[in-house]
Parts: sequence; structure tokens; C-alpha cells
Amino acid sequence: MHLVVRRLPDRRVSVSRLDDTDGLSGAETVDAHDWAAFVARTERAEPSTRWVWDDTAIWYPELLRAGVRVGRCIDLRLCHAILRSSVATASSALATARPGPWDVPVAAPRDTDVGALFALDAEPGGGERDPLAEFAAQRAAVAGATPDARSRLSLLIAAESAGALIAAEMTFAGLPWDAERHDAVLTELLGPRPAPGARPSRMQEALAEVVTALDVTPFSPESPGELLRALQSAGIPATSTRSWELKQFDHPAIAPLLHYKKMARLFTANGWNWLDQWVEDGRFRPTYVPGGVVTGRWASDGGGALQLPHQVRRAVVPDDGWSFVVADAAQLEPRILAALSGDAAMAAAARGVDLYDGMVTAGAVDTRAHAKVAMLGAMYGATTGESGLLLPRLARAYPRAIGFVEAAARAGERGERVSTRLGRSSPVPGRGWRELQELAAGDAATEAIGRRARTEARNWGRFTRNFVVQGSAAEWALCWMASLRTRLTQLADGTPLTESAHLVFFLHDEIVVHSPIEQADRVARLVTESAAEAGRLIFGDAPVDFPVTAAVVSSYDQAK
DNA sequence: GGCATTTGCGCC
DNA sequence: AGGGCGCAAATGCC
Repeated sequence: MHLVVRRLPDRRVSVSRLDDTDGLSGAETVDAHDWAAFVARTERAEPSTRWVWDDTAIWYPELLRAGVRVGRCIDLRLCHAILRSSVATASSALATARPGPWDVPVAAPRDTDVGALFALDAEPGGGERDPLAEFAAQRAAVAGATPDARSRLSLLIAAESAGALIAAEMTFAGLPWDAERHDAVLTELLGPRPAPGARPSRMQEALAEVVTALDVTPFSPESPGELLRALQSAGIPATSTRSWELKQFDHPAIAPLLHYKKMARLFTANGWNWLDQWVEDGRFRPTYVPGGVVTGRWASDGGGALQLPHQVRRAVVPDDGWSFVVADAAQLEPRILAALSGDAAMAAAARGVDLYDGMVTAGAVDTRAHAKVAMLGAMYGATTGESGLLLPRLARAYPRAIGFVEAAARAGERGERVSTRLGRSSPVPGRGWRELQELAAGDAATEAIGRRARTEARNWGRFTRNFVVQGSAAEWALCWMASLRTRLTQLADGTPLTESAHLVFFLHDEIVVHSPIEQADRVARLVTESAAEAGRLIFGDAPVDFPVTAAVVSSYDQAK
């Protein structure tokens, strides 16, 4: 049962009911005051309802604030983006139409004030968005795909939309954050909080050491130019001020300088100012941006939520009487590649808990470290260095897996689109890229143009090579979370979201569930079950395991 | 002065 | 010459 909803100008919502064949079977209008109650009533009476709306980030926060949860939805904006560029729906009316009001590049405005839903005076797309017509166009696009693509796209649409619900719920719940412990971590590593504009004492000390060791007049290491001149004046032939380059030099100034840089990073990115700005009432509430990355990964907006350094994870602490269940998928991307390519040998190596160990046991590589660097290199397109050297051996042991990413790279080099397991396709390269390739192929091409064209082609090939793996892994993660969410909802048995176990953080292949202590072990099992279900949903009976490590902890840093 | 780009580094 | 991001501060430009 689909209920297509749309904002009306006079603070009302129109609700169109569609039957199983998408025929209009009823319509009504609901006043803003009654909206949350209407949704709650509908969810109770018909839990399998799928709400169809333009943008979850617009509709859902207000419902959550009213204590109402939604089981299932279709996020038309997110699904439009998928279907618009998918190779599988390329000939559909939806994909071939001129850009319209659904082709908005970013999520809804960050305005989550109470009443925001009905306060929107203009459509985010700039034009009138008709959800009924858009839903029909999307259903037609999917129906027109091959049967195989149809079922995969249907799963992708459901998973993407579930992700949008989860993102809104996680922002609503917030990540439990102990500001006192954060302050303690900062004080331990940097010294006490300095006056505004001043450096923390430990940074000051490290800087003094650097100045002494370089025998220079005091300078500001935040300025790459000043730092470079200071280093060179002491005879250190640095060409940049990057830490990984500075590491190579043997000079007494290097160690305190690297220490300084480390501290400076923590101070500016996740120091006291960050704490003041982002943590309120014991919660960090970033905005997640589902579909924010071309590959389908989530992005985030505000507070650098997806880059929380390990140093400060000690401050992520559950409420009294609660635990965290922290789980991550072991070697997710290589396993995804094994499943995508149907590489039986790699699938066999993936049978244990550690895929890299499995590769060593099979004799494909010498050490676990080699296995890891070689696999990452294969998926990222490394050509030089250690991983470049290991690649031939890897290709002999796992020809199908390596052949799969190589094929994706070659397609990208030709300017073709590649697709994830469920049918999200990479964008076509820009006009400048295509013109350069045509120029290089023509009679007037110079050697320099040819060189530039080949470089650009290889660059795009590395992107498409990684796209298929990263994007398919993102789909697995969405299915994992969506399956878990369903189980957690059952466990909650009608309890409000934040009064029972609920997701509070997601990081590509890792999740954190905030759970009452007595439920935590059960939640850990649900996490594991959900991972197995995700594998089945996406790959059917393909013989690749997706093990997850699930730990019950009393602070985030204790996991792993 | 303000806005855009670059540099460097955090995460996966 | 290794994929995808976000963010702070410095730097570049008008």
C-alpha cells in the first residue's frame, strides 16, 4: 500500500492512496495539526504502508519530534537521482526528459526547526514537484528494465529510502557524547584549554623544541610557506610540509614538528571549539546526507561526523544503564569484490573471519600485510610501489576478481558508465574530458595532447574501478542497516525510538547501536543476523560470507 | 574586505 | 600518478 503525500499551500497535506496496481483508490486532505496523529494512526492500522514523499529530510524530522515513527517510505528525490542516471533505465521517459524540479543536487535545507515542513514557502526544486506523477514515472522506469535489473533496482530504491529514514532517526537520537571526558582527553593531550587565540601549552612546548632544533627565529608552522623556509634554512630539503614527506628526514626537529602537527589537527578539528559548537545536552547531532557521494555512500554535513578521530572516541559514552553495540563488517570491500566477480578462489579465502589470512593460507601471498596492501591497491588502481609489485601475483591467484576491477577501469577509460550490483551507475565524464579524448584520437593530436588524454583516461578509469566496489559495498551497508532497523523496531514493540535500542552512528561499514544493557547481547545477535540477510538480499546464494564483529562496550574507543 | 581555491589531514 | 569524502586555515584573487 502506497500513500503519496504532498504539501498544500494552506498548511494541509494531500494524501493519495494507491492500490496494488498503483491505481488511485482514495484521496483525502489532512490538516497540519492532525498530520502526525494521522501518520501514527495509519502506521498502527496498516504497518506495511509505504509513504511516498518528495524528501525524507523534509517530512520525517517533524514526525520524529512528535514521537511518530515511520516503517517504510519512498524518497522520491533520492530515487529519482538513481533512476535518472542508471544504465538499466537509460531509455525510460524519466531518464530522457530534460532536467526538472526533481534534479536538485543536494538534500533539503538544514532547517529542522519545529514547523519547518509547513513553513516551506517554495519548493526546494524551484518548480512545482508533483509526487504522484513522479512516482508513476519512477515505477514505469523500473518496469521497463530487464527482469533482473528490475528486482535489483527495486531493492536499491527500498534500501536507499530506508537509509533516508535511518539518517533522520540518527540525527534525532544523536550520538551520546560526554563533554567532560572529551575535555579530559584534550587536556591530557594538549594541556588545559587556552585563552581564545592562544596555543595550548603542549603545542607551545613542541613548537619551542622545533625552533631550537632548527635554530631559527620563531615562526608560525600553520603557514606552509614559513614552515618550508624554516626547514630549508636548517638544511632539510623538504618540498612540501606534509607529514608523510617530513617523516623521511632524519633531523631532531622532525619528531617535535610531527607531534605539533598532530596536536594542531586535534585542536582545530575536534578541540574545545568543536565541543562548544556541536555537542549539546550530551548529544552530537550531525546531519547525514544519504546518497551524498556519487558512489551511493553517505556524506555528512556539520561537525565532520564521518571523520571522528580515534583520539576522541573515548568521549562517546552511552547513557547510564545503556551500552553500545559497535559492529563493523570485516574486510567488506574485498568480500564485495569476490561476490561481484564470482571469484570462487577469493570466496574460499573469505570463508573464515579474516579474508586476508585466508589469502595467505591459500598461498596467494606471503603475509597478511601483503594481502591487504595488494587488495587495496587492486581496488584503488595503484600501479606503483609495493602494491603495484604484488598485483601480478594477486591476478594469478584471483583472475576473476582482478579481471572484474580491470574491466571496470577499462570501461571508464573509454568514457563508459559502470554500475554497482544493484544498478547505481557512475556519471559520464564531463565535456572537457570527452573533447580531450576526441582531440587525442584525431589527426591534429600532438604528443602532449595524447599524453594528457591518456592521463585523464587513466584517472577516470581509477574512479570507475573503485566505483563498482565502493558503491556495491554501500548497498550492502544500506541493506544491513535496513534489516537491523526492522529487527530493532520489532524488539522495541511500540516503545518510542530513543527508549529502546536504536542506531546512533554509521560509518560506511561500521555501526553503533545505543542499547539498554539488558538488551545488548540480543542486539549483537540481531546485528549479525542482519549482515547475513544483507548478503542474501544482494547476492542471493553466492557463497561469500560477510562476517561482522559485534562488541558490547561502554565507550566507542573500546571497540576494535 | 570578502569569496574561491589550495593545502593538509581526519575517516572509510 | 591511490578511490571516496568534509573541514580548518592559509593562500590567492578581485
